[in-house]
Amino acid sequence: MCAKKPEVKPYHHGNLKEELIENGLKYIDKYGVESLSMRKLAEASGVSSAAPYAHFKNKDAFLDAVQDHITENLTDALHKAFERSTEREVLIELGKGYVTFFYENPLYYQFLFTRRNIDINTFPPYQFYSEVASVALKKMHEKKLTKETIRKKTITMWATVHGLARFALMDGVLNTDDLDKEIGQLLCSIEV
Amino acid sequence: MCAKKPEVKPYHHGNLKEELIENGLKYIDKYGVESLSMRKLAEASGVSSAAPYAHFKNKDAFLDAVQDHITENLTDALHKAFERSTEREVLIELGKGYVTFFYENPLYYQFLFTRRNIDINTFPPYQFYSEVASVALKKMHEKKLTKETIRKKTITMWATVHGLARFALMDGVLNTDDLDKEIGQLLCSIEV
DNA sequence: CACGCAATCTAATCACTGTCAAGATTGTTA
DNA sequence: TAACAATCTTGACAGTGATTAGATTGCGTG
Repeated sequence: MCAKKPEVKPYHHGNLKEELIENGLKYIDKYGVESLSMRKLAEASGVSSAAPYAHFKNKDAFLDAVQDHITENLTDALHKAFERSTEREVLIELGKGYVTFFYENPLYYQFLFTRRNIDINTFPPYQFYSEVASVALKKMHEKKLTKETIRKKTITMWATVHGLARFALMDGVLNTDDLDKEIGQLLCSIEV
Repeated sequence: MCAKKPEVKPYHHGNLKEELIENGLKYIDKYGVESLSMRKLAEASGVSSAAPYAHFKNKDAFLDAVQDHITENLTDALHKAFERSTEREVLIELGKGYVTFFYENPLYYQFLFTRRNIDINTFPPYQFYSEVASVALKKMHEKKLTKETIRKKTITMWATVHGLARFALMDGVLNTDDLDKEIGQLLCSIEV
């Protein structure tokens, strides 16, 4: 009764592309990617089921866009971890940041690493980690490391971090009461 | 011409359940789980599209069965790695076995770890690894390890192995010319 | 200002999917 | 042999990604 706001829906949405991505992020965070459908997202934005295809070639391209956003958030988290850490503990802090990011958004992990294979050379979080690790290792060892050694140490450490992120998502494996402390202790088992 | 084998299709397939699972395994190994459909599998077995539902409650239950088979294969691979290894190098050999298994069947990795969260307590490969690791660590350190230390070392090592398996699937990260050697060297970076 | 183009949207439709219900066929067991 | 349970077919439904043709609109150019 007394509908004051007819709220006549304009023909053009005006911000559809961004809204779709944002809703996609939220949906995946809540329910995972499996049950996500373009039609549901379109309806949620009050738009016809074909409208999204004006902005994305297909569902896959849309998910690519969502993936890019998550990747950005992850990279941001790593940058923040880098900035708040001392020089001596960068690598451990980056590890904590990585694990925590996925612990807080478990479904992102599945989504991010389930889609088409990530290219190491263009995946920003790994690029950033490589750079930081290279610098840190050289300082720690006073530049006495070969390139090959740096490569090996970097890979091993990051593999551990990635594996720990997985374990953090499983019930009863890690002590999540103080995840930061737990990760810190676990990463110390690796000689750098 | 001169069709000698009319090959009258019997009303009952006789081995449908097993054949579906087998074809499912092959399909996932080739194309991944995304494009797998119950109807295609049914057709491949020369059976109507609703027939599989006499054996599986729904697609999810079917994929559970496929997942169980892959898990079994992985567990077998670990057992074999265990048997062919010396006491001193069990942990490294298990790691090699784990990584190699997924390197040879890359799409299994995605499938296995993409579905509903694995329960650490009922996932045979991890159970087996825990037992082996516990025994190995105690021997190495002459029983001077606390339970908590064993837990930490086991988790870290296995996390590294799992992460390395991921890297093995990415182009240009690991040296896959001699993957066994590479994994062996990388795992040595971890103090056990 | 008006014209027209390009971006964006709708409506209608297609092939495909998971899944169910009703009924047909068969193996097995009492 | 009769009856039951397991297995399969047919036919249907709603939901999906995607395409097409055409409607609406914003915006820059003359």
